[in-house]
Amino acid sequence: MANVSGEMKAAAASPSPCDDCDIRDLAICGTLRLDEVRRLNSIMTSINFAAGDPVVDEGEPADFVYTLTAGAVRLYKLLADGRRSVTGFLFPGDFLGVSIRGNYGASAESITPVTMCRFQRTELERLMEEIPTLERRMFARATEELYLMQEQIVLLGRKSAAERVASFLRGLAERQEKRHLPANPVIVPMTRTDIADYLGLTTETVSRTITQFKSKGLISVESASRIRIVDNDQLDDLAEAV
Amino acid sequence: MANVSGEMKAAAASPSPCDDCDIRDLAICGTLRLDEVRRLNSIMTSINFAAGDPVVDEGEPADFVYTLTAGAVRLYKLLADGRRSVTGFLFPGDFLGVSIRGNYGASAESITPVTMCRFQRTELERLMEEIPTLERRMFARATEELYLMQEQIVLLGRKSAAERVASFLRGLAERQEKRHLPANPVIVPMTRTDIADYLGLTTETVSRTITQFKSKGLISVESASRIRIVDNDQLDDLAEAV
DNA sequence: CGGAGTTTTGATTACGTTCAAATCATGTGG
DNA sequence: CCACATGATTTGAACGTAATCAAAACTCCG
Repeated sequence: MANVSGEMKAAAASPSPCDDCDIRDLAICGTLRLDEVRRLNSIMTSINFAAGDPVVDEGEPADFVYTLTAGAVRLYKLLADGRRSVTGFLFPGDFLGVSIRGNYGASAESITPVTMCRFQRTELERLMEEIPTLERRMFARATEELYLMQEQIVLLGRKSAAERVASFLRGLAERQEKRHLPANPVIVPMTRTDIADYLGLTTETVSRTITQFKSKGLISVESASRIRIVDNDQLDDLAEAV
Repeated sequence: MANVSGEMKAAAASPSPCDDCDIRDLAICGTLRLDEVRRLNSIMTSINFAAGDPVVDEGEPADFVYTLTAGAVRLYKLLADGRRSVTGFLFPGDFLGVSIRGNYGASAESITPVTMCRFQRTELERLMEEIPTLERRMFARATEELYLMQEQIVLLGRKSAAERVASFLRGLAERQEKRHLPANPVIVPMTRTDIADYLGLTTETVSRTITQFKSKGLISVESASRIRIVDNDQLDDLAEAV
């Protein structure tokens, strides 16, 4: 269950309701002035989720914007008959709920225990009007997201199962490096079914492909959630990096 | 070949270099003041393309931002071995080249004869800083685009061939209505191969699926590029509208 | 008309899915 | 601390959807 810490502290006299997350780590804060960071901080609230908790539901009014500070989250959409499409995974530093449309575009669930910082949308928007740098950074984030989605469209539209899994592993490694973590081993917090729903495949095909990579010596599977990339070049070739 | 009309007129004394396109039709101009519209107009240039012309190349420096005023454009990305993924189609009112990243994320080619308005990116960005409403509208556009891309990810990841083609036809009809045109017949300016590369299928499968819809009485094919939706409800069911 | 490109149709193949079951982790209670 | 239960992962066999290969029919311009 979600445990909201900030709201209680806000009721107390604390001027800074978000102690659990260091705001200076957030990607949006890059070039903000100290007073601007303080104002952003003042509208933040920290929330914890246990593994598997729902965070937001597709279609609900998007009253809050979140940034992930610890853990991993899956985004997904469901078809009427229950088929699921995982549209993305969030790691620390990523945003959730940024859109001008009034409703969340996808549901979100925690994969691991998760800590997030939450902003009331209306307050964040007011702050964005006052701090143009902030708005520009959010815009930059949105276009970065557009780029990644285009890559995913190419993957889903034209890549083979092996190419999809290779691209996926390479992508996880890249994101680890961006977060200043070692690229190896790749930490895979999501299930094979999550991966399958993300890559447009079945659990079985994902599993078989990973086994195949293992026997070809491209990777070594230390555990289901720890995969070491052994032959980076060959994996990159498979991923069809353009 | 691209025919640039505005630049020549700019050399002449004309204060408004973009005569071919009425700027008030552009989606971004909704709530701008008259003087703001004038300033936007002053940095615009009109360009014409013949059918099949390249407009921008993936990876090139994104020096210009375009809006389409007449015709249709396809966006695509290529894999190293030549496989193509069409990431979207543009119709009048749509933008091309909006991103903070320095380079175009996809190539663009005209499908029909096309008229576009072109902005120097640096000038548009300067104007965006001066006119916050403009920036907010561009941001809204970007988030709208994100929503559509998520829909496409669901389509490519989890829908059958028939569902994809049904969704595609429904989408074209919707966009016609948004442009205040009749929803029927659906005008299909792109080739079957374009559609296939957009839906992650082959030309043959697209063609067979359309034939199948025709024989089921869902549509009637007036010509390859004019399709009338006969049984809207059944087509919507197939499209798995959520 | 003529002819190139596009679309449609047909036959076969292949990749990934589906259905089924065994094995492996993970965490819980005795 | 181990036995057990539950869910995740892996492996196996058969199947089906869409791809591939091939060719005919149709469009649409010149």
